Amino acid sequence: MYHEVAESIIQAILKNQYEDKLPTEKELVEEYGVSRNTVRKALDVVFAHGMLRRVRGSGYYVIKKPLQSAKVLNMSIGFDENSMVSGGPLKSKVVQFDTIETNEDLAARGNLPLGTKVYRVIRLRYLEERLYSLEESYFPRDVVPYLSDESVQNSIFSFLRETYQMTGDTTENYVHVQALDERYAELVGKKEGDQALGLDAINYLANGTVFNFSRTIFVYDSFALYYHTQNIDVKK
Amino acid sequence: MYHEVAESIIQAILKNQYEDKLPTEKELVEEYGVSRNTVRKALDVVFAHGMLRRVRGSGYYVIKKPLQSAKVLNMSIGFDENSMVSGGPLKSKVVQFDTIETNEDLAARGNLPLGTKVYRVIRLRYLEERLYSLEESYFPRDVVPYLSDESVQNSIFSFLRETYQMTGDTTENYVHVQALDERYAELVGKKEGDQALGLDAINYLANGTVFNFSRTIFVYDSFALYYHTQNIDVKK
DNA sequence: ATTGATTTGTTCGTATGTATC
DNA sequence: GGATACATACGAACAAATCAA
Repeated sequence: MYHEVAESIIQAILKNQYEDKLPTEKELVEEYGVSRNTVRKALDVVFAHGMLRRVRGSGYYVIKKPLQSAKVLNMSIGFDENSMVSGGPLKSKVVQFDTIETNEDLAARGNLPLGTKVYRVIRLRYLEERLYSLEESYFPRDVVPYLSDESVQNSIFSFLRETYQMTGDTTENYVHVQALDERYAELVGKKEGDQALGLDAINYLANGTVFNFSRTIFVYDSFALYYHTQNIDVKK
Repeated sequence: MYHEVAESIIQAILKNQYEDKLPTEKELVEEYGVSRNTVRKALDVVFAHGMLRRVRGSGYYVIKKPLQSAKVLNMSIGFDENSMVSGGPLKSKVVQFDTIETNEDLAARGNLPLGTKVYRVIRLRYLEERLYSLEESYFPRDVVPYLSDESVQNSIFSFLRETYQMTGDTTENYVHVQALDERYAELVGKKEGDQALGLDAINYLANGTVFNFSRTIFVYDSFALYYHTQNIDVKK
């Protein structure tokens, strides 16, 4: 239930229904008809999305900054939600779609055994007709038995959710600077050896199995990944 | 109290006291003599550090991966804790230490008004005698009235904590690819125009004021920032 | 394959502490 | 100092997934 409350609060924030300050916990308790614990759990979620500042004795305040630009991708929210970038959904142009076995590099990147059979999907992704990223993603075939052509053209994650009730639980993300090889440079219209922001992600189901891993190369100039951390102060 | 429990569990994990699986919540309740809710809150913290996988009906499992390498910086833990990179504390060589007023660029990067007086500290940072990063950090003087020469040589955050009881609460992080200008290229021994991984961070106190912002340029080859996200599934 | 025990997930109520206003 | 608002902690109950007999 706290999920629904969290989603509702997030939507309210996105619609600018709160100027700057959220209602108090007490008011939210009344509005949603749940206990204070549940409201707080929901606010934890919103907070983790990097959308709130919480001040003891005062209240909750909206952080507006990182949401405005197509050039900033908020990584504090789930991978799935990021398929909706601000500015609309991404369109895909499939470059490659086949099945291969993991070599050493892919096995390491996917935290999988060597020689695992995986779907490979390479796509150029566009935001408002403009090239946004080059995405190379893999799905172990013993976990994902089938991917339709149609899903690969659109949202693979939606397909997995609707077909297999398969939803990601946790993601490990590695951000690095990626030098483009000849093939990728040509695909994104840059020179071989040029460097871009790269994001390697491993997606796990709730039971801990890998159902997807990917490498995304962002080609926008002055593009940034945003995330929000809380400094949990452990020391006395 | 859940902070102490969390810290204790984290230390136990780092010392490899659990093979792969943590004790059950019930056992932790007995071990620490606190309620189950408190144990769960502590486990939330450890989980947010990217150190755990949790499986309903089964238990908590240790994620070992991202911790081993000096080439991976775990951003899921607080900024402060990251001053202790695996491999030991960073040593600093101060390049510049003065007071300036924010220009347009700095004001934006620090989420501050134009013309704010700030301490500026530029340092080369070394891990085991090897250049690790170039860090450019700023402290608004109306928030941080004084920084000692000595603290700038060592840990500024420790100085602020001990002198002013000033501890960071939340951090906004922006990761991007940074082209090196002539000065910085020379400092880190690369060519002008070379690109590196850049991290812009804004640190807030609990009451929401900015006490620090910084830009860190990482110069290790194949260096990566790691972070861990939970895909909170909001849709039905 | 079913059942029952174990283990984590969610929700509620209540009480007390601490920072802000 | 008093009222307000968020932070922490305990106890209890039931749900849902897993695991083992």
